[in-house]
Amino acid sequence: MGTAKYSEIKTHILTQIRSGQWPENHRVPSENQLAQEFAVSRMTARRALSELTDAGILTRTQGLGSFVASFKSQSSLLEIRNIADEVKERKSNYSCAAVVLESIEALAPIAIALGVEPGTQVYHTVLVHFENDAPLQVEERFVNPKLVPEYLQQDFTEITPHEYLTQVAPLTEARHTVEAITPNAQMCAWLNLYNEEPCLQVIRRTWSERGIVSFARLVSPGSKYRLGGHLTFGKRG
Amino acid sequence: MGTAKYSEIKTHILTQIRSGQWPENHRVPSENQLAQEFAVSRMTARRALSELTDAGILTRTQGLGSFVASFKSQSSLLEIRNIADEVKERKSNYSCAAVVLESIEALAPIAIALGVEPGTQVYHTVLVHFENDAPLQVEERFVNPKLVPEYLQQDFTEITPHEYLTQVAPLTEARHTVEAITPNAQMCAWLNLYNEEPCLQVIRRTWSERGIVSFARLVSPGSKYRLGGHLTFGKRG
DNA sequence: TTACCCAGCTTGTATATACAAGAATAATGT
DNA sequence: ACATTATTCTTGTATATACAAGCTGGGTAA
Repeated sequence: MGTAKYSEIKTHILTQIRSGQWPENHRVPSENQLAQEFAVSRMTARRALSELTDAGILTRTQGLGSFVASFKSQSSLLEIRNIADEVKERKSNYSCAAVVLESIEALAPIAIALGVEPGTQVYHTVLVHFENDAPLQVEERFVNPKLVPEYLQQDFTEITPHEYLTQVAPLTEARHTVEAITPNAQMCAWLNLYNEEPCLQVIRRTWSERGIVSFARLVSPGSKYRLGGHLTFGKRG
Repeated sequence: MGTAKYSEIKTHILTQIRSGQWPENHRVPSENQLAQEFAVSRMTARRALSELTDAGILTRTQGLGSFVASFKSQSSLLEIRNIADEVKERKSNYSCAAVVLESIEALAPIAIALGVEPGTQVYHTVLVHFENDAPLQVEERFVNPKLVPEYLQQDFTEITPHEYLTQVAPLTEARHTVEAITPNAQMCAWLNLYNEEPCLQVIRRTWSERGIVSFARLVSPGSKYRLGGHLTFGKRG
């Protein structure tokens, strides 16, 4: 925690964003406004905004102003992109089916992963994502109802759970692991797999300001899906 | 390519690093030196150094100076860490065996991946990484001999291929894909797998200033290995 | 009404200056 | 010889100023 002035301005802005007070595309005070508000020079206020922009948290355009960056671009930092976007990018036909929408008692492993008491009610959804009517990924998700009470009421054919969750409870932290698994019978049925084919499984936990939001499990057939990554040295964006 | 002064200083520094002239931990001219050399103010030179530092390319310490960051920290950006380090971090016993060290004629798919003519000689190595004497990962790698002529002479029980390659030909770009596969017989033998177990496969191509350096294939049993990722929102380092 | 220009906001670049703080070396005193 | 101090170089923070460039909205002229 820097006691430097520019650093305090940064944490102030971050606090507003993380608490949800400043949503996506919300306008951030201008350099001059911040300079007045915090009684610093414009260059100092500018530094705070610039560093947040470099970190991908704000977007600024000359002549217009500074705005909170969309979390969509943030999620690309997760290296695990929105599957709906990926499919649409390939110009394929995307569709989605919700096969489970329920509230259940959390068993021990789920309760631990969500940081709640075992036996508490948690939301449980299973979605199947299709590319050209062929199942591409199963998304099983457990959500903490205290943080996102209206989760089950959403229409997930319109908005993906990840999109909805980042809007309602801006994420501050995410952990994910990738592994290769053998799918069980239920999973094979959902994915239309007849012979046991290795699957790629991504497990992701996301935190918001108020706690663990959700615990997700994304399973895709190894023959149909792969994660991609790209890095250029010394360039950003 | 910005024509801005600070941007030109940045590209100048990046050019030195990418060409290999300024290796790891090499000292970068100080703010005042750069200011003189490029006939700009110290603040402008400072901006170039600061932005490169934020991007993880330089490290600076007050009172000491600015230095080229180690590529080890860069490779963490790849989200795929050095397996030797991972094992050692778990306080396990790490060992490595080279089962193939040869120069072969590149077949079409390999030649294309390496950007050379089919039929050219390319280096081919297969290493097996062990954790507590149990095979953890097979690393198959094809290397362009024109860029790294002394590749086969290295002792890969001492230095990993990735470490050696980044030293000899600093990487400017990397692409990798992750997928779940069923290992073939040869792979099962190397990994000591009796029943066909799903494996996690990472394919990575790395570029340097002068072209495609290597094409690597990292295969691990799904039950023993997983990739991990971590993201905090609004913090760096 | 429509098209145009301009004033006023925004961010972007660049400079000169000042002082603080960390790290290494040189000079000094015991 | 050793420990301490002082100097000097480095990066870090902060300010005031200037001009450039992009966007918006309002006013003016056709």
